[in-house]
Amino acid sequence: MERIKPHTLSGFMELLPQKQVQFDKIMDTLKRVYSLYGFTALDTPAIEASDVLLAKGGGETEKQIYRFTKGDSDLSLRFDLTVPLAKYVAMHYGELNFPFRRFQIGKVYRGERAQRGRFREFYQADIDVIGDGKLSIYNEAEIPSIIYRAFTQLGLTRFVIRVNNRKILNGFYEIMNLSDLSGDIMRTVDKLDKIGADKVKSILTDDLNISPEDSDAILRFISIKGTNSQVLEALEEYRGKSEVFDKGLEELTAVTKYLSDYGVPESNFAVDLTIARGLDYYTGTVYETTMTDHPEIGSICSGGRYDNLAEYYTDRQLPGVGISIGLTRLFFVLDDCGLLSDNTLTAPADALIIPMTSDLSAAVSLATIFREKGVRTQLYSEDKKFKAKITYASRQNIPFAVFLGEDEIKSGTVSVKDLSDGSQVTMTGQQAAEHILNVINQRYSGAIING
RNA sequence: GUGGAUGUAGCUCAGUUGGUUAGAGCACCGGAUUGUGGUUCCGGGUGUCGUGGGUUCGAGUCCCAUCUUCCACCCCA
Repeated sequence: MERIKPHTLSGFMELLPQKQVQFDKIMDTLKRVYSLYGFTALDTPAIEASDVLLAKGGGETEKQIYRFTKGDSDLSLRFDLTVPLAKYVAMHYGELNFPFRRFQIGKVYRGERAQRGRFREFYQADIDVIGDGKLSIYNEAEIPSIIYRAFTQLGLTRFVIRVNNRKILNGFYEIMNLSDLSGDIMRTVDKLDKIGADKVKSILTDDLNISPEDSDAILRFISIKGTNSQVLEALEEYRGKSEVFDKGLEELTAVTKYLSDYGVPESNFAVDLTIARGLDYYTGTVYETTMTDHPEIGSICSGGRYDNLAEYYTDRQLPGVGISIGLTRLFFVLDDCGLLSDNTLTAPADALIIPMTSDLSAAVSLATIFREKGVRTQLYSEDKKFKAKITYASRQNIPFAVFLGEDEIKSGTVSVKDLSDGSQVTMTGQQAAEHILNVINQRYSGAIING
């Protein structure tokens, strides 16, 4: 028989069991934190009708979408979770309560060239609040505060949630009479950190035909640096020239203030005027989160405020604010940097019962006792040599091996071996379960990320 | 979509101006050791050299095509 060489497509992440456990732990933590803020889970199909998904039409997303036909149906894989959310909210408007708070963790697909930290299939972990007609500015501070809490809960410390407001940028370009070019300019200045001020200026003047004076003014504007209050202070200079700008400045000031109220320290959030990107539906506050020590990987979490989420599906004005963690990328970076803690919580079980008699009934009963007590238990029922059995536990970091041979059965006990130090004690099955739980609870309670 | 690399054992890779039977480390399997692993010792190569053509007496090595993967750009989580 001719065999096909097994392979996984480029840009699709596939994990070994131990890594998958770590990944799932991160996902569980996010779900827990999102729930803590009163968000409910939502799931939508991975495949949607192309006309629904591409309602907006044009642009990069259309080029990057996986689109195919099945019979007469024109179908597409979702490329984010926000568009499906818009469809969902428009469709179920009458049955939902607003503000509608939902989180969604799911895979999305983008048919682009894969590269370091860029995947074609990846998880996004979204939270959004959708209002009916109106939505308070508080939400724009609460959302990043949730991200702060989630990352902190995971054990991550070296990250910065960078905040800006599109109205400030749009207002500024309006003042400069460059509104037509605002999109191009934003994309260019966004690269400031990466390519430097000189290159940015040459793109502005040469490619976008902006006068050197205006280019300098743009660079001066986006280079405003300092503490959050210093940046806001500096922005006051521009006040009074554009209504849009003034509105943006008020919003950014409010968000900055409320973020502090929500307990996010300044070390983890920063007003940054170069942040502009994200999908084009953002209209106000925008966020982008990077890891302090690994800016080259790009954003691991971004989002913002949109005034009219579902305009392609309904006449109703549905403003919202949301943010999305690029879970696959986050995990990739953490793993790449060795920041995932490697404790034995990643083991598939707390205990491996190793029977040493051919009749397994005593071992099966013991496994049942363990599981009823809450010990994650595996029973090694294969007929292998002793060495193979204990190696099986050792390889998977299962912390305890529990031996059950003729001696133990005769005396109604089990022998519990702690594989981390080789120590071994003999006790009853009930005692063993409690012993294992105690040790595990005190030994392995750390965060999943060291960083 | 654009540009640059890559492909040899499960993994990381070596393989000379083309030369006889394709190698190393790790991993894996068996044994020393049928009730004690992660350290030791002994033994074992598990391979369509990505694929298809071509040049040659002879190709892992040179040429062409093709596929794959990776890196960067565009754009983005």
